[in-house]
Amino acid sequence: MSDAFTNAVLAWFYEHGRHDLPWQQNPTPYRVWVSEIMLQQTQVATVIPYYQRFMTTFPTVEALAAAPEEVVLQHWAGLGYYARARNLHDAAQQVMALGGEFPDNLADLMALKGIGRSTAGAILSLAWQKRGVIMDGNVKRVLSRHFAIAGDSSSAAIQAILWQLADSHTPNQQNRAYTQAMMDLGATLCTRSKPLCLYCPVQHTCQAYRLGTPTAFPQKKPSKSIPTKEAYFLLLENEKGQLLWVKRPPTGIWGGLWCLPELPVAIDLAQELKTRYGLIDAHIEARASFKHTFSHYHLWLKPLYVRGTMLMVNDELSQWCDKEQALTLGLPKPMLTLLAALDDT
DNA sequence: AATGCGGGGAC
DNA sequence: GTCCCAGCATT
Repeated sequence: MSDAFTNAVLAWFYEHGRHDLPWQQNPTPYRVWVSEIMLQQTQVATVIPYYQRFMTTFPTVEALAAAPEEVVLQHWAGLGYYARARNLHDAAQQVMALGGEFPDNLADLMALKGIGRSTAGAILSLAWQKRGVIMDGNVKRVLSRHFAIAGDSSSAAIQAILWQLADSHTPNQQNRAYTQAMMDLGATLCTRSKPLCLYCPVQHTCQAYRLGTPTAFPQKKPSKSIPTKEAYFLLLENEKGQLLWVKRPPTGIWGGLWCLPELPVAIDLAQELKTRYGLIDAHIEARASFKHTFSHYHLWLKPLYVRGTMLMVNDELSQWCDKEQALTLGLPKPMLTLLAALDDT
């Protein structure tokens, strides 16, 4: 392999790449795998504390597979994209069913839940030190700039071109170094804004640099505006001062997490509280609404402080908790804001 | 091809 | 406010 681009990227990496990230120490397939899942759509600095806690509690794939999903989700609380945690837990059990040994080929890795083409390539490369090809946000940005790839980078056609470019420049030797190098290049020099082209090892062949518009790539199609929704969230208090918490269904927003009961706004509130909770003598106070933004919609959360006599019985999907207990459930961020609304007048 | 799925960092 | 982050699953 005498690829000038590849050689320049590799030479730069040994001098200027990142070599001290937590998952780079003792890079077993398990440790690399957990890191890759956490790092999907999540920045390195955000992941590190979660990764440390997670690996302390679940040091092996056996430990992860044997843990209750509940506990796994608690360790993920606040990180977002909770399907990643459920898939990770499922996949750990898949691996145990394979005898506890991780697959070392692309197809079998991709058969594990939550592992797609890029994550499989990363594990092959970083953990197994085999030839693996990745296509994350960093690689997409570096390649689309260096080769001035025009067109919506999320479209199938452009993705195919980028994968082809990635594959053709990925070396057989020093593959792990190259994989890490491309991510480091994208994260530290070829950044989304204000790229540091003067320090770039492939500036002299970069077509976007030559055009004078490096940040014009990758191109994306204009984003459409996202909708706004609203919902009630119940601070439903019993005579002991405890709040009712419900476990959300596995799919959808905050899947599998404990949250306050959510009610649509387009209902007869008193009637709904009576039929759902057997609530009589209801006393309802609206607290200040606040907005939370997801990747695909805005949500106005409307807290309702509700007291009264409740006749309903608990099931496994609901429980009463005092504030201390609630904080141990592993709550998504907006639930913490809702709790604070309890203290308002 | 389009959509669902969090939360936060950088600007 | 906008954009994007070591993407993947589902439809």
